[in-house]
Amino acid sequence: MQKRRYTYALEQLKTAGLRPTKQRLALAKLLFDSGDRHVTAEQLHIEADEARVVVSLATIYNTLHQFTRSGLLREVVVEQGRSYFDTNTTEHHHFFNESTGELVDIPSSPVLVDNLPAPPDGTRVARIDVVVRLAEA
Amino acid sequence: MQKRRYTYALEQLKTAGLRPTKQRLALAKLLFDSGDRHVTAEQLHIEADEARVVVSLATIYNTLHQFTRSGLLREVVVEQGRSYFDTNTTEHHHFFNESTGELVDIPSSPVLVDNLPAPPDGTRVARIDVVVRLAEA
DNA sequence: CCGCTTTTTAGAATGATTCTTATTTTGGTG
DNA sequence: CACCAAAATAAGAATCATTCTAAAAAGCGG
Repeated sequence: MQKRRYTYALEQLKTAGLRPTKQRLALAKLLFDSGDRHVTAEQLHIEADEARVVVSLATIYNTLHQFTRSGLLREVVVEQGRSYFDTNTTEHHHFFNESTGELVDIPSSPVLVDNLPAPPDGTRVARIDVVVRLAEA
Repeated sequence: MQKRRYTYALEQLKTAGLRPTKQRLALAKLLFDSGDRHVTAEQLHIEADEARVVVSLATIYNTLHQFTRSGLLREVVVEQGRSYFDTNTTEHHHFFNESTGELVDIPSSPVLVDNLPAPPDGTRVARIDVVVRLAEA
């Protein structure tokens, strides 16, 4: 099943006009072969190292942004300073634990956001982000 | 009316144990004397300059954080890189125009967020942030 | 006005991210 | 396979917002 996502990523790369290079494949594997994940560039860089994959930080950033543009990833900003990249690109929201920095998906289905006013003229709603910030009980 | 908010800020400063110094008063005036606002540190620094108030950037940051801790401001993170500080500390949500970087309040009343799953054990909900991201129509 | 604590400040330091430029890969083509 | 042009990668410099440091200035009770 994981295999399927990885294969899908490869297809996406192709349709996005991105060559399936060594580092893009390695990063796609790390990102998509183990369920839904939320990683920072720095974290992914470390993981790549551990997996004996040689990739520069610059390439990590390039790749994360290319994947995001191609719809393979979603960028989530919840903290000043760093970005998380979410492998779950379906509509859903997040729990963010402010003490640990942990970010967890909330499946969209149960959550209901309603009665939003219409977007200002000249604009359309691109996305709705709901972040439930958690503190120690 | 605006006056009231400013006076309120002064009181808050006192109860927060913050001395009403020249720069804190000047910044409070800029922040609270003209309705609901969303400013970045850099913007506020420029405004202070224009108002002939001498304040260092370091003090702007210190003050914004102190005000936030005292509940006079609310920090909003919608973009990687910079933070906005919102003078509206009541429960409400935001429109964020991704092309212009403009952040606008959505009064909370009409918006309904419902059916959220319970927060994980050991945590409690500190706040719910809803950001409606806008793109060109 | 004294002395002590809190603030402010200038500038250095940090940390994540982006940019620049040279080098390496990739994917055709002959 | 050899060669080329285009695309990708990498190393390090550069940037930008923010934070830190240490030293000078301001506020405040007595």
